Amino acid sequence: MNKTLTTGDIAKYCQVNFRTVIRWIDRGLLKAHKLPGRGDNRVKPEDFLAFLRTNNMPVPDELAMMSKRVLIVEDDPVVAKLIEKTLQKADYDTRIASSGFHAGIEVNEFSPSLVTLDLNIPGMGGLQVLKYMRTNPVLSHIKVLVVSGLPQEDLDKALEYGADDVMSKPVKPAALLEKISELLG
Amino acid sequence: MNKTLTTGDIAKYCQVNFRTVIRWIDRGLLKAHKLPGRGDNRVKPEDFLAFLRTNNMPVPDELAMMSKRVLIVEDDPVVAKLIEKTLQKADYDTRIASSGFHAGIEVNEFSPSLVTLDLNIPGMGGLQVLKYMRTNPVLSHIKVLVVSGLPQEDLDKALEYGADDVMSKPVKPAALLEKISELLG
DNA sequence: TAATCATTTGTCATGTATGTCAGTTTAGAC
DNA sequence: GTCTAAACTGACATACATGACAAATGATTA
Repeated sequence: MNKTLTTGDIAKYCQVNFRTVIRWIDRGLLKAHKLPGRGDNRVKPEDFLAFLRTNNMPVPDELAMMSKRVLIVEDDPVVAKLIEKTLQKADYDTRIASSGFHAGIEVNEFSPSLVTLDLNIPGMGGLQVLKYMRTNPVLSHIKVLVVSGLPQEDLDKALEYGADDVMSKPVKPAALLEKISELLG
Repeated sequence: MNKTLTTGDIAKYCQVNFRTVIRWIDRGLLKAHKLPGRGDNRVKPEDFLAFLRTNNMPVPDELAMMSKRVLIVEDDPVVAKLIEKTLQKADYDTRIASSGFHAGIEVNEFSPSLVTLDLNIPGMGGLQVLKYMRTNPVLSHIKVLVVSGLPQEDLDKALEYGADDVMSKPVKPAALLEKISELLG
């Protein structure tokens, strides 16, 4: 499913009238762009997925693969690889970002449904990333699991900033998987 | 990508039927010229970009380099606004990013052809942004103009890292515009 | 519980853009 | 020069947008 979606497609997925879909778009609830001729709306799959998630709507099977994407934001390549292996064994689609900037790129390009976030990425940017994700409506539906070696008070701060959950390093694979499936389920 | 585009190319980019593209051309919505034989349409990349922009349609990555968009990566809102005003007067399309993560998002979403980069941004050193942009083939075509108040040795370092040019703060609007048009021209 | 109001969604009819198919032609590659 | 993939056209079917109005939903109050 890499095709852009029409209002009709989305109407079928959501089992509503396509008129309603158009209204969602008009109201800015669902991101779309228009074709020049009649003004047909086209929706990118990732935007549709974001819409479904923000509204707690069921994700159709064709898009389910996209909802098992996890972005690993982690400075240390060893830890990153460890997390990646763990997740891939559990059939997750993963990508690694090693800096705040890289994370920004991947969040957009990869459209993960969950991000594991190290607070220690270069420039003390972990909290910045979290803060931005929580204030940007386009990204606010993405679950954030903070994974950090910092003391408890920093983890608490992360929770204040809007992290969905926190884990302290070193992480145990089983516990990590459990937490992630809990957050995504 | 300096090649003229066929209707098929554009159909793929816009994810519509090529028949529709031909109709856009016939209706004068999209500028094109015809080949003598069968009347094949050829579209110049800049005309296609203009078409996409006037219709608020997403710009494919491959064409991002042709646009007149500038992303201002700058921590200080006063400086950012100053740069933005200067560029907008010169008819550039601009956006501001205030952190490394934010910059990553905007680089993807906005598809700028040039980035003005402050080295002092939070969340990630400007140099790391630069480094990443220069090692990622998808982003390497984007021009980077470093604008910083740091001493000359840091600017030299930025050039080593692959900045297309550097300017020290405070920047004079005229000089900034000249440099940017030089880089994009 | 029932009545009210505000908001959202569904329905219908109409005009129009887009998709599809078949058949033809040519541009580009070898 | 030959061949194939891709572009053009025309006709037709499909699907989308719009506006107006009806129906459903949900919250509030009596």
